[in-house]
Amino acid sequence: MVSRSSTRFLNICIASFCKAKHLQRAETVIIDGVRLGVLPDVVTYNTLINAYSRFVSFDAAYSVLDRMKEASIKPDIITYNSLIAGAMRHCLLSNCMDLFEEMLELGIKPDIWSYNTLMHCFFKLERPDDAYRTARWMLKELGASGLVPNVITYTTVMRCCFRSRRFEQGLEIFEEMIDKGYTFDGFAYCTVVGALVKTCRIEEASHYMERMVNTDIGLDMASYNTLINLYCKGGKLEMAHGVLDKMEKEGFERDEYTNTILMNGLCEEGDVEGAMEYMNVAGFNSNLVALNTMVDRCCKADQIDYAFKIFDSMHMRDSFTYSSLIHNLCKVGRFRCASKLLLSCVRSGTRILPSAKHAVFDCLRHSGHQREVKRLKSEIKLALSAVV
DNA sequence: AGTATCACTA
Repeated sequence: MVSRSSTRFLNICIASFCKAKHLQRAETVIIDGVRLGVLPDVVTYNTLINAYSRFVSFDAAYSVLDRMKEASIKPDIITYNSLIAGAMRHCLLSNCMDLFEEMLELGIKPDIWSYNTLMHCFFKLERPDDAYRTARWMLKELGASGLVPNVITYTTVMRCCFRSRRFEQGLEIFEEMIDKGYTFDGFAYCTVVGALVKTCRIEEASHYMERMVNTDIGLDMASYNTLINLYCKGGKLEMAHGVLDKMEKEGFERDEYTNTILMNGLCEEGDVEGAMEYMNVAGFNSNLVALNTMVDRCCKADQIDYAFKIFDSMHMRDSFTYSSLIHNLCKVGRFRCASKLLLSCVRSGTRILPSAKHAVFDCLRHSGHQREVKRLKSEIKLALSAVV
């Protein structure tokens, strides 16, 4: 009894160190605990798995599973749900699937959290149509196991619909969520508005935003950012600033989303320099999305050299970074530069957007370099096999 | 004491 309550205390310590990203301290506490006869349990390890997958790597998280085995502690459903979410965070879809299989083999029955997590993995990592089909299949599967889809399941399926451009169906799900009382917070509304704004359906988006504002759901940070983005994209920068003021009066501080949205708004108005200055002054110039935006906007403002300067300075790059540069290089006919960049993207293990790849091929073909296309394709193939 | 959904880039 004494040791059980000590373990509970240990877990509280571990959880707070993990929350503060002090993983080393958490490990020290475990060692000290063991010395005093306080043994970690499955909760301790689950906490570690989450922290390692969030702040370190999937491998670090997965290695906790080995430590559990050594300590003869059986992983539970939360262990596997956490590992699957961790694999998704690091874009490792096949690991997600393997873990799901492993869980079944161990006789651990997936719960609604497992399905929601797996569905989200597919949403994030697969092509929109595949993600949508998988989500539909999972709905059937979980129903067959007697599980009931919850608000998170609905939100995820709805996102799959929007992403695969099934707008009507997505909106139907939203109305169903209203009926079920699943719109007690801003999640569903922001999902709908975000998807509509992204596809330039500003009018429709405004309608749903209005519906949200007319409920008594308090606006949270994400809702404010959604609203500000709606105004920016609709070309109403003053309105956006009005909301910003209101938000700040209510005690919310603008975050990196807000800043990127505002910066985009400036670009949209044609003030790329102002956007650049805002980024530097507001101090979010290490934000990947903001930098990607600037790379793209500089290119479009005929400042490709400046875009390259930003590109070179970036500590992290993703498919957006490469794809927008490649697209813009193709547009101005710099096909050699574009294909070089395409290769370095593939070699860095970054997934290239198909549209960027095809832009390079088309660009080469149109400038009469048919042979180069063939060569580039085989080099990509080679690079891909080397990465995997 | 430990797990899953919203907002910014193309």
